[in-house]
Amino acid sequence: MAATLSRRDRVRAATVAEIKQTARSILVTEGPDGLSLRAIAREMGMTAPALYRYFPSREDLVVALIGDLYDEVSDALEAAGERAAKDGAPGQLDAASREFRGWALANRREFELLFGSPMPGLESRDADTDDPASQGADRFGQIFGALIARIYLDDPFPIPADEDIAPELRAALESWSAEFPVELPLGAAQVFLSCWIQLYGMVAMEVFGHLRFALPDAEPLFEVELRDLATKLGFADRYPFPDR
Amino acid sequence: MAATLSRRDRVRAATVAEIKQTARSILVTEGPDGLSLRAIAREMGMTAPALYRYFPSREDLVVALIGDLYDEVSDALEAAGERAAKDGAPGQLDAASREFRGWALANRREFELLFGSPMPGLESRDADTDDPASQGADRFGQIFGALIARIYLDDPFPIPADEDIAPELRAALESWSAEFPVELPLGAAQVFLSCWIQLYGMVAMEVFGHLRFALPDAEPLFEVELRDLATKLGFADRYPFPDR
DNA sequence: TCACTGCGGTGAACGGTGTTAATGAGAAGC
DNA sequence: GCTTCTCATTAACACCGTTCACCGCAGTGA
Repeated sequence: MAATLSRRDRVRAATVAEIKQTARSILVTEGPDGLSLRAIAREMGMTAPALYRYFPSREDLVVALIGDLYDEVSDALEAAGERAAKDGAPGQLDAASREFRGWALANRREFELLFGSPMPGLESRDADTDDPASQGADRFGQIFGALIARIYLDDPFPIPADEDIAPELRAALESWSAEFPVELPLGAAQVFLSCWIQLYGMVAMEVFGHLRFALPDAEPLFEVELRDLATKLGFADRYPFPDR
Repeated sequence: MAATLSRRDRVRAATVAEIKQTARSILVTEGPDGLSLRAIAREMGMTAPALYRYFPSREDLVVALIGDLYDEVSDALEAAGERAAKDGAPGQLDAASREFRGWALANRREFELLFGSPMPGLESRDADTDDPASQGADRFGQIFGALIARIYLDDPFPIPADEDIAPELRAALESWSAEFPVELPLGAAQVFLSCWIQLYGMVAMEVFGHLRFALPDAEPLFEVELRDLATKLGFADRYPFPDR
């Protein structure tokens, strides 16, 4: 695939990669606000307008960077899942959840970009399913989705019956779960969302410092939340996984 | 109290109030990035440097605004609690939780400012317990804290025993709960944090648009989470409260 | 009434930002 | 060899936070 690219396209792709890489290094050192085109260009020995040959605007550059970051965290989650394959899907979800927190804490700025309040102008992008950020978000979501689906299919956890789900929620879950690669009860989709909310809430609060008022270190509380997730998903009896 | 202020001090206070009010109106129309000193001054028919007579920097202005917003949402939560007084503490927590989501959705930008990724430069402010933002955050936290404390004292919900709490978490909970106005078991403090994480996660995901990938409207899922909270806090049998 | 003090305001300026336009050096293609 | 297109530059516009010198004017004491 790379061989089909002309020489020009290759050096261009390399430049694009270098821009995003430089952007990221500035993101981590200076924060999202210091992520300016001029700073990127300066670091690369260029001038700012040159970057417009590669990205139509700063916003598009950020979107591309977000896409890369989703891929990175997705890779990390999948790798963590692989390493825990011997513990089955529950162990893999546990490992992926820990990896998620670990990645978020090791890459706070990046986490902000992906999961914090959306940057100005990026809020209405969700409709464009073809931009790299949305694609990355999809892939990311499907990792947790696939794990929870496998957990349910291997060993069903308690879920609400379809008729116990509020009609509007049921309708929304129906149209959403229609995109799933495997068929899953609506209740399982609802439990999936609840679990994701809990995991997100825990990690986001810790990363954003909104937990410091109570806990200097949120790690042990994260363990509590993980156990609660295991309970919701019906594998608390096999918990915790020994070799960790 | 206002009478003790000199004329000068009164007009000065009025100007400060107008500045913050103008800042807020710009925040909601332009977003956090458009909240510039020059825009505020322009809107007020002044020039930007004049604002430095009232705030030493843009950052301090934002901190003051955050303090006001915490007070506003705290007032709203307390009012909602008052209105639900007849349902007891559980009903008040339910009402306050709904009010929290309602306020967040009606004031998205403000919610971002208070509960999103901290603005650049505001991250290390937490140590200053005397700045208006930290004071506001304290008051806000104590509203939910007091409600859950009353729920527990009136009708204890299941909590982990002290010896079942991980030592590091136990130590952190001990030093934190030492600040509480009432004495509470450590397990209750832990459950409080879990509940707050869940509520925060739900509302933050909805406000930040991180739930749109699955649900066009997150309200029915919020109801599910509220019911789950009621279960955790042991009043699911009295749920939902009829007249709402 | 007078001068004085200090608060609240202005305009200019510095260095920073995203973005556009005009321009030029150099490689690619015919 | 000539054209065309890519990549980069410089200059410029409009905005930003912030600092500085300046100034009018209300309030104060002699």
